[in-house]
Amino acid sequence: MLRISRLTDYGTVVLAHLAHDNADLVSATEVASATGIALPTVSKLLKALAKAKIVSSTRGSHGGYQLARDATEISATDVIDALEGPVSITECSASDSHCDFEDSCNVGGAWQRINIAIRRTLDEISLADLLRSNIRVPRQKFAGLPISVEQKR
Amino acid sequence: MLRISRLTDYGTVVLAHLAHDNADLVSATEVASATGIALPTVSKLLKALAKAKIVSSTRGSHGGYQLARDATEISATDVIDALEGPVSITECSASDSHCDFEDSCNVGGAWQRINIAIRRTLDEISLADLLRSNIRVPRQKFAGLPISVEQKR
DNA sequence: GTTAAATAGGACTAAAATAGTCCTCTTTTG
DNA sequence: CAAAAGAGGACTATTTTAGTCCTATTTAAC
Repeated sequence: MLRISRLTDYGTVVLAHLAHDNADLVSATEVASATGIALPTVSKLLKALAKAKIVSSTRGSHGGYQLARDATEISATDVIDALEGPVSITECSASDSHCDFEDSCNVGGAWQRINIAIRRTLDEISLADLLRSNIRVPRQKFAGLPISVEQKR
Repeated sequence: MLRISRLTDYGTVVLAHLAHDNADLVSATEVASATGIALPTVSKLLKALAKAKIVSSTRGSHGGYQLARDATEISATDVIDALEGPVSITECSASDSHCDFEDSCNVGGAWQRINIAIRRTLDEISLADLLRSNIRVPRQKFAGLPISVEQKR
């Protein structure tokens, strides 16, 4: 049902904290204690976000992280790409790799088109937009929030 | 990176076959041999699709499956919902369940809004649309096609 | 009415992906 | 140079997903 991973979910919580403490440098330790997410996990997330240039990092004794740009300039796509990684990008969709197999696939292009449509949607949602819709929900129930919630059962 | 599961992927291949043999009743065995997907898997998929009313089934000796309605009337949302299941719908997003916890969640409503946007996108794509974009890609590489392919690495 | 060919439903196993932790190295400041 | 922080990556455990199989039910043909 097209859900985002729990880490991506946590990632937005972490980013929300950084957005709150705007310009300031915040250490992973501080983020961990503020959010309740385990330090190693926060650390892993921030490293990934830094690698993706979503946050900037400062090393050394008084180091920490801060948003690399304004929250309005960070899209949902940016965050998802950074945290869900391109682990299993298939050969056939990347670059000009040549196809040696004869088996035909009836729906190959389909998911790529869907993908483009979804990315377009996510591109238009910024971190700032996400923060605007603050509501209270239980922490336990928040983790792993699926991307499909309208369905009645 | 928001990918669909391999089964959903196979599901579209199975549906494509049914759409091709239009009005006719096709048995799971036939679909399996035509698509190369293992019979137990095809069977599992068709059962799920039947349960979701995307295909209709006829039991008994000369039974089989057929699309329950025109391919233009089956949306990508229908297919994904049927095959990826609502396994982990969170309590807080479903119905009027009350929230007993005090921990606040800064981004709770966010994913729901994203979800709605994505569903709106998927609602507009029909099975017929998917079949229109026939291209050849290697079977091996097709399975598990991720929904994110634009990223350059 | 019995047999054969289907689907229905669900239990179970194996494989793969994800989450989470930990260790070592580098950088910076006091 | 010691302490506090990030960088990078290896590793383990958990969870999810995929895939198979078994038993029951339905229908048609003989």
